[in-house]
Amino acid sequence: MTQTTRPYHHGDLRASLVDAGLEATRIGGPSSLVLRDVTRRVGVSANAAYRHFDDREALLAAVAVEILARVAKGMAPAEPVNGTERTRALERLRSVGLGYIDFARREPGWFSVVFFGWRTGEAVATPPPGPFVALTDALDAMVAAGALSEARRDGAEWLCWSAVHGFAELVLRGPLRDAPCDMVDHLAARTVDAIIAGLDATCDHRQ
Amino acid sequence: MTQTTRPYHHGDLRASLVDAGLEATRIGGPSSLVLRDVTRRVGVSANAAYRHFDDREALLAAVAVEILARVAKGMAPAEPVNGTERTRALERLRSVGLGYIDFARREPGWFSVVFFGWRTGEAVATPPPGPFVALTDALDAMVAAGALSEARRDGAEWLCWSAVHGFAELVLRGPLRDAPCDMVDHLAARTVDAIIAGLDATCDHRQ
DNA sequence: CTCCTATGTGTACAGTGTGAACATCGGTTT
DNA sequence: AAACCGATGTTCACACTGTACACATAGGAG
Repeated sequence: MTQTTRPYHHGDLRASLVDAGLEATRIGGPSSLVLRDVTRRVGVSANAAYRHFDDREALLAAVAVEILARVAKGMAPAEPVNGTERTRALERLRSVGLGYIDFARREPGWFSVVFFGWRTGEAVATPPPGPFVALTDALDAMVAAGALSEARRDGAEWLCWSAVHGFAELVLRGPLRDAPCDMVDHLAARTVDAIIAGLDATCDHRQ
Repeated sequence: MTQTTRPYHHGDLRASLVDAGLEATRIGGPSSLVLRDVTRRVGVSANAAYRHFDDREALLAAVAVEILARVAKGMAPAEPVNGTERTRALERLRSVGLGYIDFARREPGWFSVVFFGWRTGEAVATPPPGPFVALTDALDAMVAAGALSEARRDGAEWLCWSAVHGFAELVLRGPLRDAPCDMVDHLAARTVDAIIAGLDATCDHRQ
């Protein structure tokens, strides 16, 4: 339902560009977002994108936002209600971490876009809202369930995030790139379990 | 600190190119290695590099190798001998992890080059030898000291590596990019402590 | 001295992001 | 109704990039 003597003004170009950007980056990641290609897919001239985005980077950022929205939408449910509150909180935190790794493995291109797609410049260093709030909520639930002390709660997001993100990076671009799938599954579970268990580590070092 | 400006006409170009590549990538990372610029610095024509490297990627890989050599050279000593064998092994593992993070923060460009400088996919998935053997050795020492069980030793490299690498990535390109330095210091220590403590986590999950 | 091979040069081409001037349209103002 | 104007899309242009190709040069082997 597109070309009947293409009208000079495309309907809603901005959204179409973001869509094309999603398609383009799905496999190749951020570097696969090339302006001339995206505009060509949409059927518009190369510079048309500049009416809606300052930069190639700006388009990339918009694509990242869209990806985050989809991720957040697709990771709501599947929380089993059996078990004590403590084990439920623990399982919830576990599934957040595994979900992060799963997403990275299932959509490597989009994962990369989300992580360093957002602009380094003036833009806030706000972390991706979707997964991040899921993590903080899960950690709060841990505290509420008595599975994590208040003292150890502070900053725990970063420890968890470091572990799962690093694992994802090792699998996507690092030395675990060609590791067999079951091995990766197993290591992912161990990584998540290890960092969760380590949250309670005594940390007196502090020089 | 090798040469300044010597007869380029017939020096060994390969080494000079790698040197220039080191200089170029030190700040900007892999994307700052641009062939025409590197060759210009050395004082040869743009295509001269193709007599020594197949690709831009090949030169980048050579630069990565050189960086690794330097890193490995600069991280030998500083192992205190006091304390029980167990605490010594623990402290050693700790310092390997903190060293990794320190290197990432001190030389962000080189860090990036090393990690995904070895791009090709056909190339061996051999992990960077320098830091990697330091890690495996430290873990072996943990087992020898009785601070880590044999069962948990297997694959422990990946858990440790995930945590420190992920943390480095969060600090370099992620949401911790603009975090104050002391906060990063503190979180780094906690991350390393947490993953080490978590190595002993019971991991019965395995679906 | 001649010739061969390794190394460096020049030219050229397809692509890239992006700036500036021009074209076209829908809605607002007369 | 016609005239206008700002938002949107096009065209042309430029400075870059990596890299393929044909040529030049030099240093050693015969």
